Parts: sequence; structure tokens; C-alpha cells
Amino acid sequence: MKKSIQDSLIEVIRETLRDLKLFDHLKEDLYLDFPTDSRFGDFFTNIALKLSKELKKSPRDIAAAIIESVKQNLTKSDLNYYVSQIKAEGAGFINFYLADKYFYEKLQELVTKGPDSLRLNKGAGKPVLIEFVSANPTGSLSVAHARQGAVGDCLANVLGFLGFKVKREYYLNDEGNQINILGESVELRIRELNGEQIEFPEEYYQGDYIYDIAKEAKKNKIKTGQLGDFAASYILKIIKKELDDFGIKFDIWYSQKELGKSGKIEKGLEALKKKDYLYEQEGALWFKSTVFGDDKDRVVRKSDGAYTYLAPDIAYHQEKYRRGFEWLINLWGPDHHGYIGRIKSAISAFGHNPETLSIIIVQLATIFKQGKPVLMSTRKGQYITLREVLDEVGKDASRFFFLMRRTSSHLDFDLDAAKKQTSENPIFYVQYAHARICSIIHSNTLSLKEATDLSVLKEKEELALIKKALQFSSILNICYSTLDPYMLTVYLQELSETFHKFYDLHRVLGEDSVLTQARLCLIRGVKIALATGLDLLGVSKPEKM
RNA sequence: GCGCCCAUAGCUCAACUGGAUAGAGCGCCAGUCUUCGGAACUGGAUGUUGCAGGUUCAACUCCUGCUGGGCGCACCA
Repeated sequence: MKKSIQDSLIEVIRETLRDLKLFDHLKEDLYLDFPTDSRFGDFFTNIALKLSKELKKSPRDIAAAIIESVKQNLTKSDLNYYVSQIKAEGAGFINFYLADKYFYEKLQELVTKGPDSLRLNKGAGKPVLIEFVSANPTGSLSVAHARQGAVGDCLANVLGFLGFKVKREYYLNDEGNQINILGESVELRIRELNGEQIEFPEEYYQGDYIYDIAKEAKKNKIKTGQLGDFAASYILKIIKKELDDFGIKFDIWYSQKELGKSGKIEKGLEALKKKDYLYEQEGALWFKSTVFGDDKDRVVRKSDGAYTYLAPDIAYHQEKYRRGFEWLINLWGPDHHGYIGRIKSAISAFGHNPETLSIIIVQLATIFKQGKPVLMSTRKGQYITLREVLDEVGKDASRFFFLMRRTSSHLDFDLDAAKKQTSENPIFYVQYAHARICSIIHSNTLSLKEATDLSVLKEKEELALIKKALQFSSILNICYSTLDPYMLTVYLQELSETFHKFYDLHRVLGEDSVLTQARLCLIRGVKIALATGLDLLGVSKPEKM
């Protein structure tokens, strides 16, 4: 893995600060920022501002001294070839301007090497388990699960691209209270089908699909005690189909029932007991999670002898580590945020660093139709399902829309906008850019050269487009450090916009074959960035629309 | 009462995690094609970043306190 110019520059600056005996005054890590405006160069650093107070000198003076020294160090290195200017500007920022030839070379590399040149090897093969959706098999997936699915799958793609060894897992709650209620709901519907007058309790599953299951169970002569399992596996098939149509494939389906049978829950509790983290009180068994900073201790076995949800979950997370994963990522709904403390306590109790468990709370999405929110009434089976959204707007638009906002923010999902085939619909805007590029490449009659003279790309829009395409890796870096893939959707829209603007002003296929080759190279690079981004989102990249 | 999330243009959201003049889309107004896809592009108007303090050379961003909204605080899952 070659070092980026950014990292090399940072090294030179660090060395310079050591020379000037300023390095120890710097309290934080040295890094280079991207300016909001290209007028301020390609990178900048604010160290002169940070140092000014302690050194009691003006930031501009410090910046000037640093620049002087950096320039000298640069003459000794081959970086000098790529850095065109270093200036102190504004309040005391040090701005680095790269020579155009640097971008030409990177673009050439992107086109010859393809998406691989966009990879940053952050993961180095580290095994990561990302658990998401994990909905109870008691009904179709809701939009809340859908958003979790989109975020989880995309994040898994991104981490995989960055060199992590990622597994996707669905924790299957296939036993316990909810499954019992599900079984009883089916039983009542069967009796109803048999002509019996029944009273259907409110807390039971109300949806019409229960009738379908009842009919099926009746046909197959399922015994009453088996109805819960039968219904759960029936629904699981539906869920799997929904996920499949949404483009999500889980590597592992982890069954709670199997976990229970294995005896690992008991073993987990025994282990906790040995460490003296369990105690009995009022007939229940408690976990001392307060030792690890939880706000109160938690019951793991109720006074009636049944486990709470936490007991198998403790064993489950312990198993995740035992299976060799070094980093666990869980995506939960906002109703689970109170659960973070106890599960982190549990893994701490087993001696794992709680930092190796990242919990991402995925906020809810509200579906808008004709400008109005479609309200969810939870219990009655009257919620918007993933299936409905898929049927209405399709896989591409729904995945993109679910990823368009910061994961920790509420999301308004406008079904009507997602259906539109105009720039009002960001996914079409992005896919259109891709299709347009394909169309140009298709119309081209020159044979494409592997190496071309790119120095003819001097227009403002051309350079802006090259730089935008090359920004790809640093965007992925942001997704990685925030564990949030949404920035990728923002970036793809920006890249598309930069392309459309370029396209409108400059013709790719022209009389001048040198320029044509160069511009073809440029749009091929943009195509690679767009296509790679769309792949990571799990959205198709059509050549024609 | 406690905890988490949110509040930015009329609406939906950005602002690269503390940087330089807070930006896009929609909507509104006015424009751009004999040529690679007009599903596009250009220009115009719109802001006390919910309020009040604080930290900082620098705050939409961090801290404290309010206000308003969403969610959660089980021997439920």
C-alpha cells in the first residue's frame, strides 16, 4: 500500500516541527484538512493558530517560519515535484497547493488500476461481525428494519472494501414469549376458521397473515404445541424473501433456540457467578452491571425461573468473541438505547474491551405520501412494511433514500419523490450521470489508450471533476470513522453534479483527438468512482435508463 | 424525574467532526439545445443556525441552562 501524498506531507511537517523544536508544544495529532473552498488550496493545516497562544507570537509569523522550513525539507524529498505552492493565508492557515500533474497522475492510476486504487487498507483482514435487522419472526419487516438493513448492509460493504473481513449476522429470536403469543394467535384463528366464536386479545398478532398461516397449519395438521415454531418458520421465509429482494444476504442466521439448547446460557451465567457478578434477591437472579457503569443492576433470571432477554444475549455476545471476531458492530433501533449499558457491562465482565463493541442506533424513518406522514399504529399490524416500499419505489431508490440522512437522525422518506424520474430524485440524478458517461463511451469511435496526455485538461470544470473523483477514498474514510455510510450518498450526488456541469460546458468527443482521449480518460475515472460508490450502496449502476 | 436523539432558508437537508464569505435540492422568477442522453445546465430572491450564557485566535459544531419535538427508562422482547 503506497502512502498518500497527504500522509507524506504530514511526515514532512512533523519533521519540520521537530527541527524547529515546536513539536512538543502541539497537544493534538497532526493532520491535514480539506478546505471548503478550492481557493484555499488542496490541503490546509491550522497548527500555526494552535501554537500561537503558547508561543505568544502571531499565527502568521509562526506560519511563515514553518513554511520556510517545510519548503527546505521538501527540496530534499520527491514530494517537491507535486507541491506547487505553500502559503500562509487567512488568520494563519498554512495552505498547500498541489500541482495539476499530481492529479493527472492519480487520475491515470485510477483508470488503469480501477477501483483497487481507491481502496485504503484500514482493516488488514481484521474479522468483524455486523449484526443487524434481527427482527422477531412474527411479521413482515417494517420500514424501521428496512433502514437498519440498508445501513448495515452498506456499512458492511464499506468495511469490506476497506479490508476488513466482514460477516453479516441476523440474530433470530425464535423462542420465548413472542413466539408463544404468535402460536396462540394462530391457534385462535384456526378455531375461528373451524367456526368457533372466539375473542381475540388485543396484544395478539392482528395481521391478516395470521389467517394464511392458520390455513396452512390446518392443512398440514400441525399440533397445537408446534404452532409457534411453525408460524415462525413460515414468517422467516417471508422475511428472507423480503431481504433478498432488498439486496441483503446474511452470512449467518444465529438461532436463539439453538443457543438455548447448547447450554451456553447456563455456562455464561456460571462464568459470571464465578467472577462474583451475580446475586440473588427477591427470588430473582441479578447481574451486577453497575460495577461496569450501568445505572442499575439487571435481572437475568426472573423469580418465576424464566430467563429475561438479557441472559441469552449475554451468552450470545460472549459467543461472538469466542467465534473469533475482534470487532462487533450491532445496529439497534432507538427503543434499545437503554440496553447499551447492560450489554457493554456484560462483555466487560468477560474481560473484553467495551470499545470493541460498537452499537449504532438507527433512528426511525417516517414515510411521507402526498406530503403527509403515514402514521404507524404499532400493534395492530398496521405499519408500513419493507415490502410496500419495495413494491412502490423499487430496490435502488429505497436503499438510496434510507441511506440519505445521518443514521442518528430521523429520516423523512418521501415516496413520491423516490418515484420521480427527475433531479428531484437524487438516485436518478446519480444513475443518470453514470448512464450518460456510458453513452458517451459507447458513441466514441477512437480506440481507448491506456496512457494519454492529460495535461490538456486545463478547464476549471475539468480540474474540479478530477479532484472530486479522487476524493472518493477520503469519503470512505469518513464513513469508516463515523461508522455511518450516509456521507457516500452525499458525495455521489456532488460528484454527479460536478460531472453534469462539466458535461454541459465541454464536449468530450471532438475534433482534437488528444483532448478527446484525455476527456475520455477523465469520464472513465468518474465512471469508476460512481460505479464503485453505487456498488457499495447496493444500488444498480445502469448503462442505459 | 432520569437517559438518548433532534432543532440550520417557506419545505427536505448539507456544512468533510472546531476553521476562512453557512451551502444544495424542491418550490418561486428569468434564461440555455442545428453537436456526446434537456431525466441536464445557467442566473436571481430567501438566514439573529430554537433561546440565553460559557470555552476558544476561531462555534452550526464543544460545555452549561432553558424552550419545543421524537424515543426510551420492566422480574417485556
